[in-house]
Amino acid sequence: MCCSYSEQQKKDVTNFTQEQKQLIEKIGIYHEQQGFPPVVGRIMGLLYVSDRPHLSFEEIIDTLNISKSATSNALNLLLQMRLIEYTTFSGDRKRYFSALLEKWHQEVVDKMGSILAFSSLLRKANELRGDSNPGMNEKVLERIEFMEFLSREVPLLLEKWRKERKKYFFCPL
Amino acid sequence: MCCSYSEQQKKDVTNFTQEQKQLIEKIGIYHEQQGFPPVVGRIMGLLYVSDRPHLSFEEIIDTLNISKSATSNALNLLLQMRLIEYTTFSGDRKRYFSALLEKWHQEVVDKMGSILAFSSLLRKANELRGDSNPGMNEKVLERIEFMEFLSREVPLLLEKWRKERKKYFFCPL
DNA sequence: AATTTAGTTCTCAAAATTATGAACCAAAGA
DNA sequence: TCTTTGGTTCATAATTTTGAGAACTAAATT
Repeated sequence: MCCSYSEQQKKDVTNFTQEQKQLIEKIGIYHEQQGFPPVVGRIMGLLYVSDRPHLSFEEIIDTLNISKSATSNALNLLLQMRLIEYTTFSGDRKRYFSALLEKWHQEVVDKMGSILAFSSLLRKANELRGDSNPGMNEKVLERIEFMEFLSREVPLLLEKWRKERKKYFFCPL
Repeated sequence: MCCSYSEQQKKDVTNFTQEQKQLIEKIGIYHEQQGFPPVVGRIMGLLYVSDRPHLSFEEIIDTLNISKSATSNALNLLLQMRLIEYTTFSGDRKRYFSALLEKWHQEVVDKMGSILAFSSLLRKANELRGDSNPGMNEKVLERIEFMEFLSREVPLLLEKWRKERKKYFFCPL
């Protein structure tokens, strides 16, 4: 096999402007703040900033100057978290990675799930406290109810969003 | 000064049931997952599970078996993040800490702020990409717009919540 | 004035995280 | 069959985080 997809398309990937490099780092830092290791964040930054639809393992390594192992682990983590995806091309053994932009909606729903999990811990706390401190129970209950309110309302919000989108894109008469 | 607030009220704080201890740890782990160190999480757990309205520095140390320094740092972090507060009683040098349950609403608004910050990074990415990959720009833009939609809608949701509450608690004619 | 109390700050050790480089492996190509 | 490619896995090094303990401080008590 003489010409892979990347050879056909390669236009020096590693040549980012200073501004683009800074943006990759900023997006990286944002992801670090969300709990990811630096390399993982940088890969997300690269995938968001690159003007290529998808990058190979090799290109990621060369652009970011990171090790194969760190890259392998980071990509597998991101794949597992469904934050990125990859495409393949027949006759080319490489995998081509890109940010999975459609995931965002689900992410919000998941976040609500975790809030709900916490609210059930608070419920348990109230239950175990019994009536030894009714004032506290009442305040905790208000917080529980607010979290549950959010969990009910956010999916509705997603629905609203989907409808607004549909209006614009599917029936633009 | 012979009797501090804590001496008047002390009914063996450290005697939690197995179930309560487990709940403290679970709430601790939840906070760890939100990015806090273990000790910080456990203190939150303790403050949520305790049936006492507020606990002193000493009581926290004795109950959780943690060092003074870790406790001091953790409490100051939590105070600064406005997740806990403290009360004082005249003639008693101690500070009495409790979870700040009212903070939750603001927390949601803050979270939206961070989402908005990320969306402006993505806007920059689109801008720097120019028109070299319109398909990507379009998908990224959809994500940006969704984030901005959320940032607009969530404060409205808070307003809705406040109104529902008022209905129940302030005008229950 | 000396001691106790309620913490804070500093130093350091232990533990956890992160990333590297080398060894490895399976599939493809020569 | 031997080599190359596209990774993965392992051992380890570097860095960061976390928390303990001792020394410290300032106010209150004796």
